[in-house]
Amino acid sequence: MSAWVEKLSARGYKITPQRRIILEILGNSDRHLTAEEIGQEVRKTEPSISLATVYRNLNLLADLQIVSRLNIHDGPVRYELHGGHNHHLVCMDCGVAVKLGVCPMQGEVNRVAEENGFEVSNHHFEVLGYCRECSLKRKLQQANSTAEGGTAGDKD
Amino acid sequence: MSAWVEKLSARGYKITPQRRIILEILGNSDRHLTAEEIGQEVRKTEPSISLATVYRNLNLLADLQIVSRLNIHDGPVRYELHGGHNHHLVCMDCGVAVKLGVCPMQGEVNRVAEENGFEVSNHHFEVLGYCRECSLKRKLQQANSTAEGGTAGDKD
DNA sequence: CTCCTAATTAATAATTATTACCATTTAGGA
DNA sequence: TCCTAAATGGTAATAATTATTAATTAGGAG
Ligand SMILES: [Mn+2]
Ligand SMILES: [Mn+2]
Ligand SMILES: [Zn+2]
Ligand SMILES: [Zn+2]
Repeated sequence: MSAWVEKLSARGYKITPQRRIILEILGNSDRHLTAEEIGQEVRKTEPSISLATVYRNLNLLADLQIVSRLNIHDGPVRYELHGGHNHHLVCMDCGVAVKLGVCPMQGEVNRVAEENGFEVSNHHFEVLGYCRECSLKRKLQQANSTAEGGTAGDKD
Repeated sequence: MSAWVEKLSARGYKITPQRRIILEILGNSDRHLTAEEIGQEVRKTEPSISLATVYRNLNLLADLQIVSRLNIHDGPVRYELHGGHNHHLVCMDCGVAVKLGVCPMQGEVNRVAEENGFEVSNHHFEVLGYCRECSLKRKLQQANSTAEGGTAGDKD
């Protein structure tokens, strides 16, 4: 059986259909999905599943390291199957995540931590931007809207 | 005058007392502060300043790279004066941030990005944990509560 | 210095993301 | 087959942030 069945059972958690579905969806996706997206997908199979259940389970599964969280600035948390420890190039538009083979959590960094008596418990490294497709899309859109008047409003 | 006056004026933004106060507070703090914390501090000087104004300005100032955001997982966004580009050891308890002299956004990473036609626009690298003081505090607290029964609930 | 207006503000409503609650159902071991 | 802790669905509640809007103000033109 899949490793996750083990991990759950071993600690007294039950194997429910909703957990199966959630994990299946994550397994079939090559993107990081938001809880909301997972909810929508889930409801295609089993419309009665509550979004609260999705959140509840994503939290549990993350605690057990069965899925992992990705914290995009400018947007809700995204989830994927936990495939070992790694970092990503994340598209801020569509959510695809290209795996990086690199982890910056090494020598230099650990040294500074020790020097400061800092107890490291976690780290994030994410590169944000736009995947090939979305990057292209945006450039076209911008080309479109090149004739607007603008004094000084707020933009990014 | 401070560089930020320049940056704002240059683009037609006004120098308001609330902006002065917000930036002064950030200038006097060695911690990353949340919008809420800044709001409280701000109201000590000028009780009428709205929290919406704090948020509005932090967003503007971040866009102009006058302040920078720090996205702690498990907690609201924190802000500091933008002091060049750098990353931190961030205490998840009290929010102090020890500057790291290292940025992982280099060769290896950029290469992967290029290979994938990925348009990089930003990155995050943060090491989370507990500063010396808070780390100690927690160890004491845990030592205290070492006699609780627990079957299988959810913990982290 | 006085006016004018776009920028900004305070106050508050609205949204978004996530968690808490609770009555009911269910997984899975005895 | 029963029993019970675990889980669920539905929904209310909370936390964080953004939107709206009428009133105020910074700062340049005259
Ligand atoms: Mn890493
Ligand atoms: Mn960097
Ligand atoms: Zn994309
Ligand atoms: Zn601390």
